[in-house]
Amino acid sequence: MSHNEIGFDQRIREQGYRLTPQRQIIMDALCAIGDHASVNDVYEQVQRLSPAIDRATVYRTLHFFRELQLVVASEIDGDTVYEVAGHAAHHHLICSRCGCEQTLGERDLEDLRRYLDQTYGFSAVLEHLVIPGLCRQCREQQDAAGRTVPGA
Amino acid sequence: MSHNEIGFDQRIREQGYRLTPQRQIIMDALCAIGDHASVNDVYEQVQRLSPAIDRATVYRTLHFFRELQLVVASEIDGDTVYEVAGHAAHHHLICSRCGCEQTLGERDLEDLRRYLDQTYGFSAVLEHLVIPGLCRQCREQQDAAGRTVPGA
DNA sequence: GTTGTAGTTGCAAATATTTGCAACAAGGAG
DNA sequence: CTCCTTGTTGCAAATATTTGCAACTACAAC
Repeated sequence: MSHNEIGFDQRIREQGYRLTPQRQIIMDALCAIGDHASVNDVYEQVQRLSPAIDRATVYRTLHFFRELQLVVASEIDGDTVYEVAGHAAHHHLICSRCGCEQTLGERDLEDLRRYLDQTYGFSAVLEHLVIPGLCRQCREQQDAAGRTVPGA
Repeated sequence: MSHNEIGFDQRIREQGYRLTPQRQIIMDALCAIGDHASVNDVYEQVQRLSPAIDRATVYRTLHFFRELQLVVASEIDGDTVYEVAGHAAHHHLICSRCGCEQTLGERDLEDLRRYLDQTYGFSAVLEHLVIPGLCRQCREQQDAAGRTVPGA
């Protein structure tokens, strides 16, 4: 269980919260899904193991995990997705045109972090940024289209 | 009306959509609020002028504006806020501890944009980034607390 | 192992957001 | 100015998300 490695159990108890079966199951579900998971993805996965768990509990638990920074949440194209934190922090470039996704490492934003620190004294927490834009391919296609229709 | 300056009317018609009183009123409301507005802020402002406009219309219109890039939406602390685009693109540093907010200009992210372009061929659209972290003040306080309680 | 306290959960009711659809109306054509 | 076509709207019903609360249970203390 990948989440045990990062001391998920402890971090909950350390703060005076409780480790419940529901929380374990929901964390398992997140790990099983591995990648970006919607609330519904999580709920469905959870249902397989324990059909008694309510949707409300999934929502509450996800918020709870987020608060404890055990998971990160992001908006991708208007939908909220969750992902286990502790996996090395990473970021995404998402193409607004074709929807393709590229993953960035922590290092790619190191300069920005340093800049914000030096300039504003702000200690940025860059956990899981989602940056929209155009991928190389789509950009080329768009440029090409521009050339074909040179009007205006 | 600030939004006429940027040709809000035209940009809607250009794409084959229609300029309706509802859309004008909702855009007015956004301008009147000026800063980050929640769906509910907009709805309330709209109600004053035109009580017949339905909540559903506000939701739909906001999504519509977003699609046309007439407004930008962001998540701040779990809530979605809208803002008229065209105001120069800008970004926010938000302190997770005290909630204070600092505004960045476009230039602050120019390096990042260039980096993503050169390294990944990705043309980032950095319209309205929200970066969480700790502001200078809160960071100092936290550091101070750390010194006072040096245990473990 | 038993007990007590306080964090948690399931359920159901409240809110928030989206969607289907028939009536309506913006704006081009005649 | 009138008539169409088709995008839009209001309404109500469907979904999604949050919240109040009584019952439940993790886990620390004994």
